[in-house]
Amino acid sequence: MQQLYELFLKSGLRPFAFMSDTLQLEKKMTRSDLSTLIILLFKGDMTMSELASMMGAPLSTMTSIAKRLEHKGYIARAASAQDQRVKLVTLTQVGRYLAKESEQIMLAALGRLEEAFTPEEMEQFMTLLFKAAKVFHDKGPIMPHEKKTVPKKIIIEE
Amino acid sequence: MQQLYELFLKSGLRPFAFMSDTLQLEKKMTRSDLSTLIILLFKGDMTMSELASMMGAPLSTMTSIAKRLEHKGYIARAASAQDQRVKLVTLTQVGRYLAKESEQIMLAALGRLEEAFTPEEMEQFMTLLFKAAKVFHDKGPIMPHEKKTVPKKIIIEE
DNA sequence: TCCTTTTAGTACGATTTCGTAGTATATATG
DNA sequence: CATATATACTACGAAATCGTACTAAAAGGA
Repeated sequence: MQQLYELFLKSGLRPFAFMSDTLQLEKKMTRSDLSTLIILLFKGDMTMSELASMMGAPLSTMTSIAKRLEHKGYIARAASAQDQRVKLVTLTQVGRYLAKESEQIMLAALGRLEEAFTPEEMEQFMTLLFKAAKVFHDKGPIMPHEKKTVPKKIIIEE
Repeated sequence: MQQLYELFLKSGLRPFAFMSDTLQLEKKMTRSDLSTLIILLFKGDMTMSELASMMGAPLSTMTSIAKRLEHKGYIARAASAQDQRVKLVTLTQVGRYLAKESEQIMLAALGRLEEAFTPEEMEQFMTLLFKAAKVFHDKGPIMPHEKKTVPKKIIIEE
């Protein structure tokens, strides 16, 4: 359990570092910029708010990122027809190409998992991971003194 | 598999957001500052380099963070006796108190998992998670075109 | 319709992060 | 033992992030 906590700490702070090493250095982009492109590739066109929420960043930060990317010609922004306030963000050709390049790296990362895990393990892992994600997502912000789990004694583990 | 990729994207960018909501807002700290305190609480005194590595941040960033925290009186830094170049970073009383407060939140987060999972699931999950972490950690930077897994068909292992 | 409120996004200044250059101590090499 | 190289960290300026104030379009309400 200590270990899980440590893993939490260690890998939680600046994830996606592995992508930086490979692609970011060549093309001079921040992780945020890159992530934005990848999200757009994966999810298709999105509004600024949707992007911000997906990135977990404030909208004002998203504005900065989008401005950079637009300036570099990786994305385009156009006001929605239905609602003039919302801006639809779209990948340009160049942007799409870059995103696909980066996607390779992410897929390679997932590929490693598939290589290391048996299919059964993989399935187990994904199931549990989603269950975990759901727990955190659904139950909202975490408060300091949530009631402690009733100690389960009988189990003879590890 | 798509789902895993999406989870990767969504939760990967700014983790620990759940802590911000609770503690950061009260005490006016960045996530980095808070993480640093928690790491020190968990691992004990550390050098600047060790901290930086644990945080996944460049040493220069670590210097900034440490300067802030020192100024606020949460940590103290002293040159090591053996090597005058290395600075040993230590939590002050106040720093330790803050870190412990935050630790409660992390533990509450883990508690949720224990609540949602059966003990068997928990054990499985941890095992797989560490295996996954190990894969990424041990094999170094990920290259775009790693050779695809040979489909493992026959193996019926563990 | 006119006015209020809400929603989507931008502007901007303050703070944080980060790459690079610099400093000082330790270690290696001749 | 002198000097070159490596290591641990800091300084500093440039870039990124973020909170708050602001603008403009949409939605509600009288």
